[in-house]
Order: sequence, then C-alpha cells, then structure tokens
Amino acid sequence: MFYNSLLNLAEMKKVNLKDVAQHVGVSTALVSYVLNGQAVEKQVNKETAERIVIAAKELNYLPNQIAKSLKMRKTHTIGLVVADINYRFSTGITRAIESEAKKKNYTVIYGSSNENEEKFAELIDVFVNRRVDGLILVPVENSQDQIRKLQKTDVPFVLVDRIFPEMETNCIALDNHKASYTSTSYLIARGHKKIAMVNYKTTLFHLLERNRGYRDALNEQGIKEEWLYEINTESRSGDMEKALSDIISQQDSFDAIFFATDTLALDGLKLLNNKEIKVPEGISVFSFDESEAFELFYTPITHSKQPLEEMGKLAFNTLIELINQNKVNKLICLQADLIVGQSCREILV
Amino acid sequence: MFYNSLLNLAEMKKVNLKDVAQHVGVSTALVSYVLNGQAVEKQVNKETAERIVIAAKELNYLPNQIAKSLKMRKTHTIGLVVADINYRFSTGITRAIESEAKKKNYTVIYGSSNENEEKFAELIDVFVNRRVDGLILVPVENSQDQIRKLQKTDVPFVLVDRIFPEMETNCIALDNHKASYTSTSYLIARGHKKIAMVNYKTTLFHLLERNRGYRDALNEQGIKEEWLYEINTESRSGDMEKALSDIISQQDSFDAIFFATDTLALDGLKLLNNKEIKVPEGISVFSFDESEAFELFYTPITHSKQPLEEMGKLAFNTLIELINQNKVNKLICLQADLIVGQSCREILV
DNA sequence: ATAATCACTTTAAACGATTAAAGCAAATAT
DNA sequence: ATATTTGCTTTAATCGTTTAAAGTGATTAT
Repeated sequence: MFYNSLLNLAEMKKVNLKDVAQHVGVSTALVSYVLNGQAVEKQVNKETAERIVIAAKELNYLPNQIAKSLKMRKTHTIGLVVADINYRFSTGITRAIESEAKKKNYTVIYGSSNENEEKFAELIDVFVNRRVDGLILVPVENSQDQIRKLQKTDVPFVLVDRIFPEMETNCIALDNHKASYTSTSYLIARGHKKIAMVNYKTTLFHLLERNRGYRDALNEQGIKEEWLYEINTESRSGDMEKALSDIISQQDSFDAIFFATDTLALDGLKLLNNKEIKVPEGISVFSFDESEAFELFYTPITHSKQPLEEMGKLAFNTLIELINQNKVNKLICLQADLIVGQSCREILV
Repeated sequence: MFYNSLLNLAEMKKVNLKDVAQHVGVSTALVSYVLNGQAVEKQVNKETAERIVIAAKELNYLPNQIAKSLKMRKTHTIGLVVADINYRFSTGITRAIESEAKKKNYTVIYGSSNENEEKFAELIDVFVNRRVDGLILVPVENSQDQIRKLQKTDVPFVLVDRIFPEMETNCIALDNHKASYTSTSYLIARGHKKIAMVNYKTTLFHLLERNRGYRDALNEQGIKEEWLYEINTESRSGDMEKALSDIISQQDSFDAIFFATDTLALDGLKLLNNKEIKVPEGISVFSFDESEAFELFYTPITHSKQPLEEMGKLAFNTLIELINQNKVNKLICLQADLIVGQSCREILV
C-alpha cells in the first residue's frame, strides 16, 4: 500500500495534526495556529497558511476533540437529565435544547432518570466524569442532596421545571401558582363551583404550587371548600380509580376535574371513557399541559400550556452564560398559556 | 486555606492521579494499577494497595475520562441518531438503548435528524469527531452516500429500522413485508375485500416493503386490484384530506383503511373524527405501530406492533460486538406482533 | 563472593492537541 | 561593524491518564 499517497492517506485511519504538518513540511504549531484562525495574529506567512489549509482539506483532517478537550479543559458538551423520555415535556425541551446547542457547537449527552433518585445521581456522576461543561437537570423528588453535592463542585448547572425553593440555584420554571390560579379562575368564571383537583401525592414544589394556585383561586373567589385528590405513584391506577369513583358518585354535585398534569389527565380521561361519562356534558375537564394523546379525544381539552421551546432555549443559554462568566443568578419564571378547547362547559347561574 | 487538608482537597476543584499518588507517597503508575484492578497482576504490595484505595476514596478521586479516552483510544461513548424524537418509535428504542448502554458502562450521545439529510450528515460528523466508539443510526431518505462515506471509516455502526438493501450493512429491522402481509391477511380473513393502503410517498425501503406485503396478500388471496394512496410529506395534510375524501366518497364500497405508520393513522383518525365517520362501523382501521394518542380514541386500534425494546437492545449489543471484534455481519429481522383491538369489524359473507 | 531471582516500585514515553517561549535568518538601526 | 528589530518558525511543556521497561534493594542460588 502507498501510505504516502494522498488518496490512501485520506481514506486511512485518522489523520492528525502531525500528519498534516509533515505533509506540508512545517511544525504542528504552525498548523494549529492556521487551523484555529490565528494565522494573522501569529504572523504566519500567507503562502504557508494556504498550503496548510489545502493540505488539511486534502487529507481530510478532523481535529481530535478528545485531545482538544483534554488540553483546553473544555469539552463543549453539556449533560441533560430529563425525568422520563416518555413525557411530552421531556421531548419538548430536549428538542429545544438540542437545536440550540447545535447552533452554538455544543453536543448534548443525555439521560433519563425515570423519576428514580439513584439513577439521577448516577447520571450526574457519569456526566461529571466525562467533564461536561455544564448540566441541565430536571431533578427528581428528594434529590436535594445530589444538588447540594453538585454545588460544591465547579460544574455549572441549571434546573428546569422543578425548583427547590429552599436552595439558591439557577432555574427556569413555570409560574405554576399563577398558571393554576388562572386555570381555576377560568373554571369558576364559567360557573363551576365544585371543582376537584387531581394531583400526585408529592413533595415536588412545582406540583404543590399547582395545588396552592387552585386553593387560592377558590378561596379568593368565595369557595371555602377544596377537593384535592392525591394519587400515589406506586398505586397509581388504583388511586385514580378511587378518586374518579368518588367524584362520579357525586356526579351531579361536582362540576369539573382539574388534572395537575397531562399524564394524570390521560389516565383520568381513559377511565371516564370506560365509565362512559361524557366530557363536558357529564363533567368538565381541565388539564395542565397536553399529551399527544388528547388529539384523538372527541373533545379538545382545555388546558394550561407550558412554553417548552422557550424553556429549553432559556435553559441552554443560561447555562452558557454560567459556563462563560461563572456568576449569574437567575430564577426565570415563565407564564403558561390558557388554551381553550371545549372540555369545560358554561354553567348558567 | 489548608490545601493539604483532606477535607478541603476533597471539596476542591478536581483531584487527579498525581494528587492521590502524592498523598500516599507513591508513583502514579502504582495508583493506576491498583485503581484499575491490576494490583495482583502487577504484584502490588497489599498494604500499599489498600492505602491507595482508601486515599482515592477519601480524596474523592474520579478518573478523568477525557484523558483516559485519549490514551486508550476508546471513549466508551456511542452516538445515536434518530429520525425524530417525537416519534414513539424513537423514544422507544432510545430508552432501550440507553438502559442497555448504562448496564455496560457506555454513554450515549444523541441527536435527532428530523428526517433531514443534512442534519443527519452533520450529526454523524460531530459524533465521529468526538471519537464515539460506534454509531446507531436510523438513516433518513437518500442518506446512502453518507452511509457509504461512513463505511470507509473505521467507525463501526448499525442501522436500525431502515435498510438500504443495495448495501451491505449491519442492520436490525422488522420483517416489514411479512408484518404487512399478515396484517392485510387478517383484514381479508375478517371479510374485508376493498382495503385502502395509506402510505408516505417515499423511497424508504422499509415503507415500500409494507406496500409489497399489502399487495402480495391481496393478490395471493384473490384480490387482483390494489388501492394505494400516497402521502407527500410536504403536502401532508392536504394529501391525507384528498385520500380520505376519495375513500369515503366510495364509503359503502371500501371496507378498511390500512395506515402504514402510526403518524399517518393519527392524522387519518383525526380526519375521520372530523368527518364523523365511526370506526369500525363506518370503516375498519388498521395501523402499523401505535401512537400514545390511540389511547383516548373511542375504539382500541388493531395494529401491528414492533418490538422496540428488543430492537434497541439488539442494536446496542450488535454494535458492541462490532466494536470488540470488528467483523460481524448481521441483518437481524424481527417479527411484529398483531395486536387485536376493535377497529376492524367482522364482515359476514 | 557473585549471580540470579524475587517482590516491588518508579521512570518516562505515549495519546493529540495548544501555546508560551525560544530560535533564527534577514532587514534595519546605531 | 555591531546591535536591534522584524517576520516567521520551531521547541517543548502541558492536559491526566496508561503501561512497557527499567530500577532497586533483599533474598536465594551457585
């Protein structure tokens, strides 16, 4: 084989700086300068520079990012941990983050914690070992210690969606209280009085905020009672069954169900289908976020919609600021949109 | 600050091999041997080994994977390119691949081509530059040249779902012809005679195979005509509208619609909802794969189901074989499951 | 008494880039 | 005639690992 032949070399294993340098007959330093746009600054002879550029192209030279990362102490990689890749929320922000990252020449390495504390911790460890430049995290329940551990590190990170209010972290989240308040108010405005709230039994702040928004709206608008049904993740379908049975048994007194997440709404709507309760005639339904699944439901579901694109974009760009300047302190609160479907009837007084 | 204090050092920036070595008072080589389980092989003094292990733990030493990768010429990272993260297919195999990868201590870097040829090429370039050990690809239409380029490289890869039959590649795919044949036969067996097939207008082999399966089933079972409607991705909703209008206008003569993908089925079912055609009373519906969206449709959709978990697992493990041994040649064909719902009525003859 | 073996441990060269600092002719200044 | 500057290029250290190869005392063999 003619290892020296241009063609063969280009097709051979990997071409490195040294190969290019030897081919042109200069040192690796010169090649590095030229290929990194420092030709003028370092006063490289124009003709030499050209020869280097041409040779690099001909040899199909691609810099070894690993070596570069080691030397520069920058990997141009960020880690993303979502709660569950099957959530629409996850694919939404993942998409946004990935496309934003690509624009800025960053690579995303990704993992799904599946709402599992240990897996969450493991993923962070793996990413930190890989020397990611930063992390975007959707933390799981009870991961405060993990986050605190991370804070002692010099790895910048931003939380998305879920906040720990007792900690100072950079965070992009929805104003869940307000979104929930607005939603509940919308139901009240349409004449609903007895509104059930179905939420997970959780300590996650963002979900508790949805309860608080619901409660505050009721109270401030003269409804002194509240009807909160809590679903345990471990006994999910059973709990939902119980909650809906309870709501339905008092069917003529309950006006609406407010589901605190799209996953809950999906479960709930399936059950309502089974029980042959019509929406909104039998009962009004309001959801937080929407699942793709809603598209085939006979009634468009009125819901509160999170700006996923924007969240992802903001998360990424905040992280980049952190990476570049080190000191930013941000708690960005976004507003939800109220998407009016036909799942909430108008009750005349 | 007491840089020498254990506690502070552990909380400081990054601890490296040298730090551990100095702390114990030995060379980095010894530390490396011990921490990589070569203590016995390299005849390291037991007591020394212990001291090294303890020091590493105390200092919270984590090996720098970048340096390791550079030296070992192995990144323990694989690249995954899916066609669109919003497809259920994508999240399905992504999940499987990721969990399999984690078991074997691999990290996945991931990207979505959004069915775009250029983005597909870009992603591969980025991943190859990052020196991934291998690639799992769901190729986009017309990406043959990209694949051929990749073959000239020493980067091992496996294709998933979509094959280019004219090329020799390692590939995990469904037996689409058979799945489609079986599905069509099922419809025929239930007394359907005039069955419309709705598919994308495409050159993608796996989708064409679905057409062929449909056609062969019809022909071999005495139905000499075929009714193929092709949807152009660019004029998607218009084309679907046209196709369905055409099918419906002859409603009493068409018995069933066979959608070649879940995305097409979703679009189609939405339109049928709008047009207030009932499934299966008005027309039978069969889908290839299912979308989460089907869960809220009033009728469980009968469909052909791909074993996503298995596909992902096989893809990953095949890739690992390739990475380790270099020469494997596999075209693994999986079989679909027929999931019987209630969307295909029984037509009595 | 000297050589060989043993049981450890260290040295130092990679991996492929970046980049201060030094080197070296030729041109210009003193 | 010598010193300085200019214009360009090379040298060599560095990032944090891995791992042949060499080193080193103590023990055993000849």
